[in-house]
Amino acid sequence: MENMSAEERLRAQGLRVTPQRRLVLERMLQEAGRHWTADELHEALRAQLSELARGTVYNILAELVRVGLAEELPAREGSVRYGIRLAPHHHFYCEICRLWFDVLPPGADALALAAPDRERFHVEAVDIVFRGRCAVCVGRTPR
Amino acid sequence: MENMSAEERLRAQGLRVTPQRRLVLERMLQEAGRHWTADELHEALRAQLSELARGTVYNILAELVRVGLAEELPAREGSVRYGIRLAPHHHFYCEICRLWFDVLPPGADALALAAPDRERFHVEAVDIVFRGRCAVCVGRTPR
DNA sequence: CTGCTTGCAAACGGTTTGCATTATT
DNA sequence: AATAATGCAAACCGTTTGCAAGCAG
Repeated sequence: MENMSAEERLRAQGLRVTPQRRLVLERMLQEAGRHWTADELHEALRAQLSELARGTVYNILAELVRVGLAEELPAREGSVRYGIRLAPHHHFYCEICRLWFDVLPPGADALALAAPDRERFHVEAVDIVFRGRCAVCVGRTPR
Repeated sequence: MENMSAEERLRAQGLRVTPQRRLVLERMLQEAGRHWTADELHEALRAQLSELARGTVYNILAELVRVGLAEELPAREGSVRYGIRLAPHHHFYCEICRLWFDVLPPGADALALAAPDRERFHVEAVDIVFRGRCAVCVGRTPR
């Protein structure tokens, strides 16, 4: 489960296995916890597969999100960032260096239950983003 | 505090008071809880001030966010949405009708304290987005 | 074989930028 | 008078789209 290969993950979701898809997913698994823009991934992978179209990376990422293998970060700052989705988690965003980190705050699960106003809202998921400064950037000032 | 005028709010933040800024802020106060794209606001306000440039609305919204009078919604779906920022709150996003709602889940405050890993992360704010179906859309299927 | 995927390049659309003009303080 | 904000239009750039060619199943 944890150690399924890229190929297995694709098949498990009923996706055709192409070299491009395998490559994207493999890299995201290798660097799990890193959050990529489509272009960063494209650049990084062209070294391994010179004929990799930028549009294809966009395509693949959208597909991976659709089937739940990847996630889009819930924030907007120029371009969308994608991360691999292994276990449920939340995010910390450093406002200085603009890096994203996966976190698992204790008590987050409880929150999903303590959801707001069940009459009006049928909650299916909860995204939490903590914002602030990472260890490296504590002490620095914004922008 | 709660009932400050648009003009007072602008001055309180050290912003010059222009007809355009007053208009934008007034409308956002009138319809507090609504979440606008820059274009929606531009369209809605051109009726009152025919000479209102689209770029100016973008400008003003960025400025309002900078000083904390407005907020950008932490999600990406085509164009950015902005809401007035009165009291701290969180959001519910209906994935069917794509409307945003302000919510105040009980227990959310506690979460800010139960923040993750104080060694690595200096948390300054917490954004929570609940996702699911609003009352109107319960029963409908996505897309 | 069939239909999904890819590569390529052009189109798209929300947002930003540059600059002359105008308004606020 | 000094400075900041506006209007306008062009530029920008991340993303999407259309279509012919290529593969996976």
